[in-house]
Amino acid sequence: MSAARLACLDLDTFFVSVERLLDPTLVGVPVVVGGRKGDRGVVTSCSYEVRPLGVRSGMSLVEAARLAPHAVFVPTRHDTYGPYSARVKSILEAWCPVVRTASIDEFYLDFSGCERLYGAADAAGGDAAIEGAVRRMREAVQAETGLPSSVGIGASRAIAKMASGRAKPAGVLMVAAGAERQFADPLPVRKLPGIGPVAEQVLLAAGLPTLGQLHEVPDGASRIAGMAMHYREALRPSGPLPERDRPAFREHDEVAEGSLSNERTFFAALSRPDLVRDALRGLVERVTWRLRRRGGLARTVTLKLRYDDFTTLTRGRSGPPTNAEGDVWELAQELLGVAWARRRRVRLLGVQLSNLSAPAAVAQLPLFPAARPRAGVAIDAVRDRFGYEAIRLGTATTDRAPSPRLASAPVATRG
DNA sequence: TCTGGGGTCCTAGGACCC
DNA sequence: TCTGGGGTCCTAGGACCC
Repeated sequence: MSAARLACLDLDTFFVSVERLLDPTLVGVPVVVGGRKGDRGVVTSCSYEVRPLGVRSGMSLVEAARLAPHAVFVPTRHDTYGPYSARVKSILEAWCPVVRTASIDEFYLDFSGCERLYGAADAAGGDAAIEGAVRRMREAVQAETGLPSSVGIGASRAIAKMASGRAKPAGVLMVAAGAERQFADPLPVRKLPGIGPVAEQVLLAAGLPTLGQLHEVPDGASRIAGMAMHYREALRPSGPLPERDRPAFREHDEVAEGSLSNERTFFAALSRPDLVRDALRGLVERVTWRLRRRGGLARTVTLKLRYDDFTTLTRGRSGPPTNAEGDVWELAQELLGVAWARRRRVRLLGVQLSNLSAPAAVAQLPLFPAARPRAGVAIDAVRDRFGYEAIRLGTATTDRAPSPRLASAPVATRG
């Protein structure tokens, strides 16, 4: 029998917690992170004070302001939170030999083999030893960073994840090996990782609102049978955690896998071709800079286009591996020509780079920085030190909510 | 007074090759 | 002048997660 040795640590209302560290006047008051009142956008994090009112992450700011008019609304500062997350990870690594970043506010830990380290005289005492260690670890994170978190412990990743949700706020919950069904069967199907809004609707329509009811679904090839199998799999002990982290903090790594993308929703949908081109140019500039920073090459460029009516399409093309802005720009322009039905107003533009590889693997091909203009090298260097926004190029116009101070400057400015 | 931005993974059809 | 089967790559779309 496999014991409950996987833990999932989830930082409680992470963005709100960091904003409160930076601005203590936010402590104890209802907070919504995502933007100012009236901005186009969604809630990325909200404090516990506004949850009873129905505010949830993902909902539009307009809706959130209607539900919680008294809350303080603050913009999301994406560049701000990463270092706090990295600090948490380094603390966790002092407690557990295997720590994986799942997202900016979520980590998986494997305590297998740590029972004696944490004082268990024999295997039977292992559960209590691990649970005690996890409680002390959670408190250490809070004491050293000021960030509250919750931890679930189980034999599978899915159980640990669901348990961390049940442990909130600032708690620890262990689901002992063998007690998985007792814990999970009564939960709504939506609580199972992998069941999203679409699958939930399918299950509700079939009269299956809770996970336990999935045990009654006969095997087969149907969609619902697939979900039932997914649940049974989630109840079984997980193997070792995957080797690699999720991309949350891969910015400086030599690792080149997965994909990179940047996209922008415009405050007012664009119809003028020159503005669409300028916006695309800005996205190409940003995403290729990130790629070079990561030290990778991309073979595939995909353009994403969303029209005013929210219909969305993607058009991609593959070529030789590159990280040069000019190459990607050429492809992106071609794709725009293919994809964009002129006269339709563009709500969102995105550029994704995928089929990534490390430069070493294609050493015979043109590499940066030799293949790039010297000015580009200098710009990269400044941005590497001070951040992307440290330099604004003339063509990469911004289109934020009207705000005089955000007007794009043709000259370099410190962000 | 709708619906952000960054990702991962899966599926399905067609091209192409043997 | 009718028509196999398997494998892999490319592309487009969609579900899902935070």
